[in-house]
Amino acid sequence: MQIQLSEADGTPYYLQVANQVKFLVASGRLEPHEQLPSVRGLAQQLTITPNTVARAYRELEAEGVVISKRGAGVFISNGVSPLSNKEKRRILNERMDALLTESRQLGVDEETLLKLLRQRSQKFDLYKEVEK
Amino acid sequence: MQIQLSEADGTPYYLQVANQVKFLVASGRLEPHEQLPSVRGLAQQLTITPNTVARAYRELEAEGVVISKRGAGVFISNGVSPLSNKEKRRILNERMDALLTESRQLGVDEETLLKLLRQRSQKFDLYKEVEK
Amino acid sequence: MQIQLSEADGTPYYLQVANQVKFLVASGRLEPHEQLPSVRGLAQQLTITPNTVARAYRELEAEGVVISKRGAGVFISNGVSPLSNKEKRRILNERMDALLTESRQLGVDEETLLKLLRQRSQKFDLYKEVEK
Amino acid sequence: MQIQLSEADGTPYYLQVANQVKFLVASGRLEPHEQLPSVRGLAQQLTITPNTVARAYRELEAEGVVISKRGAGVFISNGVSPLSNKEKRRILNERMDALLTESRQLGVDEETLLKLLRQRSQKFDLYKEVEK
DNA sequence: GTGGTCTAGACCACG
DNA sequence: GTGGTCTAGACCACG
Repeated sequence: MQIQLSEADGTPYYLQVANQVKFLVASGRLEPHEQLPSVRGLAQQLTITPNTVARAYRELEAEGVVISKRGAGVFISNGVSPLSNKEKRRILNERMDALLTESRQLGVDEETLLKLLRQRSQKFDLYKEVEK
Repeated sequence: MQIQLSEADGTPYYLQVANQVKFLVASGRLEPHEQLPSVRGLAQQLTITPNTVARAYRELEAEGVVISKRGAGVFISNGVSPLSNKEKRRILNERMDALLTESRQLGVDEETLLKLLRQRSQKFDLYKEVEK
Repeated sequence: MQIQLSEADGTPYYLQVANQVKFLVASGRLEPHEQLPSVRGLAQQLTITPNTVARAYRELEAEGVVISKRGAGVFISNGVSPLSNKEKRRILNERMDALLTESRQLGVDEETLLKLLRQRSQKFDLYKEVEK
Repeated sequence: MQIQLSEADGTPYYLQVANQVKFLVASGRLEPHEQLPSVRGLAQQLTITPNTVARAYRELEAEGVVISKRGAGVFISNGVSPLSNKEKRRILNERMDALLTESRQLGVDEETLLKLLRQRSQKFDLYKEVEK
């Protein structure tokens, strides 16, 4: 599993791992029922402590992204998000407001932002194609 | 000034204040040269310590959103970001990735997302119109 | 780490610390990836409160001089300034005007000043060589 | 007398006034024995309170730049700096270190810095010529 | 053990 | 009256 840790950005390692797993699921590189690397294996690969990986997996399980089967391993769960539509909209609105606020603050106008977003979105898809 | 603090929300108070001020500026409800509430005043209103408000204002000043005049108060600046284009792009990419990841995970496709974002962007300016 | 605090000097402690760290970095005595003393350790050494050291480190992080890893410590970064060229020029002009004003007032002509500056600049790197 | 106040830069008004008077003296636009505008006059011109101008003049007198003659006004003093050579060198070294540190931090190499400084220095002279 | 946040409260600098 | 700095000390987050 391809995970890149960045020391620079403020997010803690366990969140970086969790986020990137979510990212991989979202872009189709990890599919339902697929098994994740073991806690120890991933820890060794990333040269961080197993505690940190375990915490990331715990986080993911709490969000319903993975299912941990005792003695068997950790697996991507079915793509069914357990969130209500209202909750989904709330989350998206929050992110969109953050993005819009940031972009105005940085002096980037709406059209440019949408263009950038479209490009960025295509990069996401490219990863997916390349992998297959 | 309308600021809502949430204890549950993981983000620290000083960032909640800073983020909400940035939102108010981006949406046009706070305009250049406008004076913010005094450190002590806002602290009392939010029932937090003046130190925390001061830190939020300091944060905003570092980002070029406000300028603080000792003895006079804190004011919205004309807001040209002091960051390099590279840094701006880095920040925007971060936010865009977060949005794209979340939206895919929530089952919202790209076209829908762009449409939602366009709508949300127009609402930003509506606030401004309505208040006048 | 050698840091000298002066009570007389008008500049606040947190800036004195930040400035001296920047000097140590610029003169090559602190190198990228090197770890700084812990917040508590340096605070004890300087007999000031940890809060003040933390503020100095925060300041340095905002300027891109160090990066702080929670739970691990604070480290010298590879140091690319996140500021725009315009902002860089503004800062340098400010410093240059201060230097030019002072030097004229002290009766030092331009050529002498440039010579002194060239010498001083070479001393900067000497520190580095000597220590190795 | 031409004085520009900037709200943006952190320096307090009284220091901006004092510094710019020093600047004017250093560049030859104000000459020994010349009379400065009255406290009230300058305050009105700059739309700040007379208190602030008075404080700037007090500062300048303490530094030996001006002499206040009771009932007559405030005058530029003879260019004789009351500082010892050692003290002069200390001040210049401090400024030069600050400039060198800042410029390295911003990724500007020595040759570029010296070139910029030479340019900046010529601008100083231009002001002087134009005025005469 | 490392840094991050927040409080309560004092004192200073500026206008 | 405005913001800025600092202390002493508590509690939390991360690894």
